[in-house]
Amino acid sequence: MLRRCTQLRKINEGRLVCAHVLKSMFKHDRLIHNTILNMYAKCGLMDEARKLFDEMPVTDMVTWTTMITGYSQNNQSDGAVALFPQMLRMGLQPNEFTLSSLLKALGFWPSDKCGRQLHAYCLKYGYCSNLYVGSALVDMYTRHDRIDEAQSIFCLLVNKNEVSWNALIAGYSRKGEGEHALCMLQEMLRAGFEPTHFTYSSVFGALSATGSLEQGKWVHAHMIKSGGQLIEFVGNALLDMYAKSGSIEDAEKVFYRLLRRDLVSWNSLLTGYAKHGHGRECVRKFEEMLRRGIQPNDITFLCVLNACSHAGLLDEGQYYFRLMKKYNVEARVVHHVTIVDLLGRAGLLDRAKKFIEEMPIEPTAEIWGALLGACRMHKDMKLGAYAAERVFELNPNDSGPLVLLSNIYASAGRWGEVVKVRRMMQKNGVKKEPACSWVDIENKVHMFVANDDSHPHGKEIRKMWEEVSAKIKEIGYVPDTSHVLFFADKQERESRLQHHSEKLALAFALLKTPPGSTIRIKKNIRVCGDCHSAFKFASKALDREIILRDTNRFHHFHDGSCSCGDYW
DNA sequence: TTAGGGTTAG
Repeated sequence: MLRRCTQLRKINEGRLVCAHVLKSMFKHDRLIHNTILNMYAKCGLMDEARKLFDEMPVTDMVTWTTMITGYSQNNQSDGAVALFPQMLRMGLQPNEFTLSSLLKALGFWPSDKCGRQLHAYCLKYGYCSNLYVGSALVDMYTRHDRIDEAQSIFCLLVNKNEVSWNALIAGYSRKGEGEHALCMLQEMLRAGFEPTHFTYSSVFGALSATGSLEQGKWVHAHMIKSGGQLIEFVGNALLDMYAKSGSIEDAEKVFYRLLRRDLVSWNSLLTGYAKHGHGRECVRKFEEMLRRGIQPNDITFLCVLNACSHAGLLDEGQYYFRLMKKYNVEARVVHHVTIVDLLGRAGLLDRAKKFIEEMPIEPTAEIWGALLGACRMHKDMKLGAYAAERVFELNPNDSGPLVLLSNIYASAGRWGEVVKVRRMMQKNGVKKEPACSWVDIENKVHMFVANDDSHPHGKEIRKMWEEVSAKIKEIGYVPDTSHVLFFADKQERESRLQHHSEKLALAFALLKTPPGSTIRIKKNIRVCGDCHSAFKFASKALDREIILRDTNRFHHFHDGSCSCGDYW
């Protein structure tokens, strides 16, 4: 009966059985005690499990293993790790159950030192070939960012199953390595294993990081063919993959086809709308969610506030920020950052500063960074310099504020100040992250770096961009050289501007794709104002839809305008 | 009587 209650997580009935048993002739039975411990652990009641454990007159290896497993499954790694040496001191030998549970806990440990020690123990006592221990080792190493070690343990596993494959694929997914995750899925299929919901949610998660729409569609089609159902975990990952790969339409379709919708489903859709600049749709959907009685969490509010900020919905954003209290959701630093962003983008820089000064939490580098970004947008040098100083005080290693500050000076043509900031960056060893763009052509990813002359098709690409540039200048494009960072004359600044990575990627895509097809480009940093303007004109002059994903959001360029309404 | 793998925000 206790086992039945444990399986069904029926804790109230379990407690009744417990009370009865502990008054009966079995009250000193160790086996019964172990079963009760397991029931408490599975129901998440580790305090009660611990109380019983401390009161038990006699314990055995299973008792300790059950406690370690309980702590591990309830995300209480310290509890699991503390028990292990005590268990050894008692002279109890751990078995494969103990080791796999402890390894799971060690995946969440601050360093990999204990994990490596336990790995050595497993080797010494011959447990590494055990399926459970081996899979747990793979998982532990991937969580400590040691995917090579995980891969070699996985390769040495003679008997593999779906779980061992999933542990490795999830590892690649957490690292954002979509290509590797996909390769492993293909290998898994070749080896004759059937992917599970765990596999699909990991792979979709990995592909959402790389934004590979075609590959994502292939995996989705495979899942449908093999009869996979759209239950929450996998459906939410699929929805998110479509939203992050640039197809909000497919994300919506998945949302409506989900068998059940939980909070993550709603949050993922809202995030998708926010990233694609569908601010009003995001707000409408959020209102629908509230009408349906679904309790929002901090992530929901963050999505909605972001959407309001990006869509310029000033009043709505402030209203929803106040609404958080009504729903008992605490406003964290990130929510405050969004409000600074909201006010700042709307040009209310003084109000944004006042908001920072009056907010109940201590301002962080991110808060001042949001104000600095707004100052960049509205070319407010004085407040921008003040915000940049605050960011730099709080986070001297971040190159972001100095880059933004030098941009502010560059926009105003204050080249002397630009040089000073750049010297400061050199002095502090701060480097700007190099800008890269990627474009998928026929399932192959092509990367472009700003001002890079080494591409094999470099000449053709530049020639193509010159043609595009001439066409868009005819219909009104004027290069905005304020986005060039360094000291140079006008002609050189204009020439540098023409070699931004996203422009090179667009030129290459124009060379390699049929007329009229949609072009999808990804960028590792925020798109610059000049490229944004050039892409708008290009979408009209060339009659092409261009979808650009940058670090913050998607830009859909069509017929001379962008989905962000120039407000990003 | 005891075990290993998955989704959303910044």
